[in-house]
Amino acid sequence: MTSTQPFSSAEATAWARLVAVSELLPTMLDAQLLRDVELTHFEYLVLSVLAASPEQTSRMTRLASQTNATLPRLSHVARRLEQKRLLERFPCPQDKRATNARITPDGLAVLEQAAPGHVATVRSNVLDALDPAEVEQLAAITASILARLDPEGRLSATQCDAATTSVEASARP
Amino acid sequence: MTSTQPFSSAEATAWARLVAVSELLPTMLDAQLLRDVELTHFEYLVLSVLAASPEQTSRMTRLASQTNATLPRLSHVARRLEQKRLLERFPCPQDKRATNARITPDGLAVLEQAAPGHVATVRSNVLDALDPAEVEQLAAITASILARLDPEGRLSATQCDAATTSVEASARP
DNA sequence: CGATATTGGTTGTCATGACAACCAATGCGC
DNA sequence: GCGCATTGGTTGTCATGACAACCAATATCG
Repeated sequence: MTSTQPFSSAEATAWARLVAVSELLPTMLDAQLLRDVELTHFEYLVLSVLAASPEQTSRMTRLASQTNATLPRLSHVARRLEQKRLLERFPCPQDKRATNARITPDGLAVLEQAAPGHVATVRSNVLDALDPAEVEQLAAITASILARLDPEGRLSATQCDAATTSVEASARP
Repeated sequence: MTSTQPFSSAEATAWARLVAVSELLPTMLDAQLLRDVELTHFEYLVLSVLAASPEQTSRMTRLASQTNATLPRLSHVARRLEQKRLLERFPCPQDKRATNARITPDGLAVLEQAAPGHVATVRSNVLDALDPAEVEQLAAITASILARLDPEGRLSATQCDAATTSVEASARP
């Protein structure tokens, strides 16, 4: 009987606010990135993951998994990024079915260009609102939630490194 | 110089995980609600807010603000919900420009029907992963973030009550 | 009052994502 | 090695959201 019981007051508050945050976060990220470098947050994420991959290269399937995208979605986005010369695709020598995606120097340059504004936006809208203890708590809480939402850790591990590394890498040329 | 500085390790972890959560949460919510009652999470939210409004009625503009929607978006969604007889629109007597939206008995019934599965999903995917202290921390952290992302409190206040009230109301007929 | 600006909503057009169908290459059973 | 299932990707079609243009009603100001 407890599992479908209405939420307690504290639970309802936390849940409603978490939903509000996940509603507003993408809007904020897309707005800043579209304004600064004409990239959606998802496109930025794809490039970030690639930048942090060995050889700046990844298979389409793996890339889709790391970015929580379906393969068709990634395929469309890759085509657009390829037209912008930010990314290139080439067949995998080992498995002729597979396609490798690699970020181009232009793509890396755009990431560098985007980094300062992106970091500033994240700071002013999110991180600066929290004290160090809360940052730790947030990391722990989101880790627990991800263990449920993403048991295989497709996003958590790799994407975490990716976002971090790309930002740091682009901030240090 | 600190404001565009790369994130610290703790910050990067917390941020990346938060992004991952907001990427996965909508997917989870949409999947459950579409499966159970053929409603997107946004449509569910609209109905929830209405159910918690006085007279089960709200002006389109106010409803859009409460659900973080643009007016055109809400207009389209309201038309779909109206076709399903879950919602009805009628001109506001006081201001002939304005349109009021009201949830129908059918709409309330769907909310009731959806509640158990929705609550169970939220519990098993999110709340059950946290101990009571973490729930409190999450509420506090998201409150701080919302103060930045949504300074006017358009979502936080009302939506919070709405989601809670509608679930509790439908769970107690 | 009458012209103009503003507010409240709706309806276009266009970009983007989901889902299904499809093709190519590989693996596997016998 | 040949037939079939599976994997890896791409390309359709369709639903949904953003943005702009538009119309109706109200408020404002001379």
